[in-house]
Amino acid sequence: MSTNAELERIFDEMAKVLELTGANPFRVNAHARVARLMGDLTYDIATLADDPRKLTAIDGIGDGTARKIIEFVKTGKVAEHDELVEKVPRGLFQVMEIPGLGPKTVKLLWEQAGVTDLESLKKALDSGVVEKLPRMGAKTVQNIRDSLAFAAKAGERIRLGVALPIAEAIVERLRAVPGVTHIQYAGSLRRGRETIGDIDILASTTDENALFAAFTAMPGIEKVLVAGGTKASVRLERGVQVDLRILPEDSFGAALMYFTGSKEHNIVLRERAIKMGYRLNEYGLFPDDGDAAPHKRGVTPVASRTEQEIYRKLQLHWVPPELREDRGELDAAFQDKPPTLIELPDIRAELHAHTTASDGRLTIDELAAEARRRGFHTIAVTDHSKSSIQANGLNEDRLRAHIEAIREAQSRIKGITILAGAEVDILSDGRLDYADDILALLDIVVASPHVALKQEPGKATARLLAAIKHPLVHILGHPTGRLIGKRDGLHPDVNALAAAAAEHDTALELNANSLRLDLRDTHIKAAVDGGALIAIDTDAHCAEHFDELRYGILTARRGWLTPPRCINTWPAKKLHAWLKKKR
DNA sequence: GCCGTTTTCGGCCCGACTGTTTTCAGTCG
Ligand SMILES: Nc1nc2c(ncn2[C@H]2C[C@H](O)[C@@H](COP(=O)(O)OP(=O)(O)OP(=O)(O)O)O2)c(=O)[nH]1
Ligand SMILES: [Mg+2]
Ligand SMILES: [Mg+2]
Ligand SMILES: [Zn+2]
Repeated sequence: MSTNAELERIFDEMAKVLELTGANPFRVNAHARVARLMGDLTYDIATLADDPRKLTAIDGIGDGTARKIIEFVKTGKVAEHDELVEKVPRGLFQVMEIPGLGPKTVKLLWEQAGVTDLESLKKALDSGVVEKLPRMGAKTVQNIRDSLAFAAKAGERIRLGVALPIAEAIVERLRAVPGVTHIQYAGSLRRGRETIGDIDILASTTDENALFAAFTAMPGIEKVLVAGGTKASVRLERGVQVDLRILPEDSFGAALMYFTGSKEHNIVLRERAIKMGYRLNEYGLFPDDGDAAPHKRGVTPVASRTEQEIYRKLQLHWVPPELREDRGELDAAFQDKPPTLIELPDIRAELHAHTTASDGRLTIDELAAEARRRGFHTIAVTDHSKSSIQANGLNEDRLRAHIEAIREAQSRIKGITILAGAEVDILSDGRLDYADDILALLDIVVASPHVALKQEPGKATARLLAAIKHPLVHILGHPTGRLIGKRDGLHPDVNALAAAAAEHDTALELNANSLRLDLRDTHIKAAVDGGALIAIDTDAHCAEHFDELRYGILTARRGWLTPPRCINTWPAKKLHAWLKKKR
């Protein structure tokens, strides 16, 4: 495991133990924030450990954390972490995952009912000791029982590509309910995160009862979890939670801001509001009169209808939802000159696609027709190379014939440029799967790792750098090789890859397939900052795969990508000239 | 534990829902 990943785990565990032992919540949060930070880094934190000032320059890292990071880099452990984890049975971490059980209740169960893990919790519930505890009653016990059965699935996140179609179907269904004036999905889905914890839907309506009734009566609902005056939550049979929040139409902008989040972005905005003499909540931006819940006291908001108005009153530019992560979007980095982020219609070319020659389902003709139908000026045929045996990769003879077939197809098909290319394997030592004389025959070369995806970070970086520096390679395909929720993939130093890619004019791929999204959002940001070009490709193996482009665009926007830095947005002439430079 | 164009100490977002409570703690979004 990498230093960053180890430190992420260490600080996460410290946060959990502190929470369970009743520490100051802000101290708990500070640790959780460090853990999140470590997970987001695109370089090895150890490279900063020679000087504490380099560490404390990072927002959220103070003297104490800097000391712990340096200690870890030197000794491989953090003494305070070791002491803390001794204090609490590890099984309690799982108990904490149960919906409805927070630190206070778990502490109580542990200290007064001897609960140390899920097993002992079950026993304590059965024996009746839990019900005798303070603030515990029959209903609470039954709720814990229900949630316990669901404990394993509670923390799971679903892929964007799975969640988005479900959300769109629910929104369309509820839009038809009489009285509904506004309805849209919000939360991590609107922000385009690669995985989604639940589906959040915001609506305004003239008939709340009708909407709640329709919501809780949808087919496929396993359980209604919450049902109040302004919000309801259900769990679908497939384990996904859906939250519906209803707010007045007058408040829709404030409501959308609140429900889109992220939580961290919301908190920074609310702190800013306080400093400016306001109070921000989901009903609007109010003048601060020192009391809570201004919306209930008839206070008139200074802004509430649209997101734009609220950001403006806070003296901020409107922030695209994908950027609302407290990753600099409220700082000068964004606010001084808001970049125009890439959009779906900007994409004019698909530069990574497979045909029946390897493991695709479309012929060359069908692939070209599909790309043309989508309005692209260029499609690259990039079938697998010889080492990818399971994918029916092409040996040199088959590749030569394939190139001929592509040229022949181009002679018949008008309205789109068909490039003869390959997705060549990057072997574990960084060499490519075809010799240079073969690669030189191709209009475009995508080089991708497919095997040895558990290599240690140093080796992985060297391997990918070799491909980036190869004079015949145009694009580094799905650089980490991860499959979301299934395979971790490589952990290269992405900052180093970006620097080399910029120097050698090689594009880094953002593979848009929702299982991959590789490079991921934080990597794209690092690549953009490092001056590298990005290629957004669907890696299409069939016609439907072209539809995954939207997930690539969302991820690209989360990485602050602008059209000029994405080669798929370029006009044909510019793109083709760029490809020819390496021939 | 972190942080600072009014601060190096004293804040740190704000509201809805539930169950158990007779006035609100705990959890969640
Ligand atoms: N102000 C504030 N807003 C919050 C808080 N927690 C959640 N929200 C808002 C912002 C979130 O994006 C939105 C939906 O909450 P979720 O728990 O579903 O989070 P989100 O969708 O961002 O991520 P997820 O993928 O569901 O884990 O509600 C909070 O503690 N304070
Ligand atoms: Mg959510
Ligand atoms: Mg939610
Ligand atoms: Zn491919």
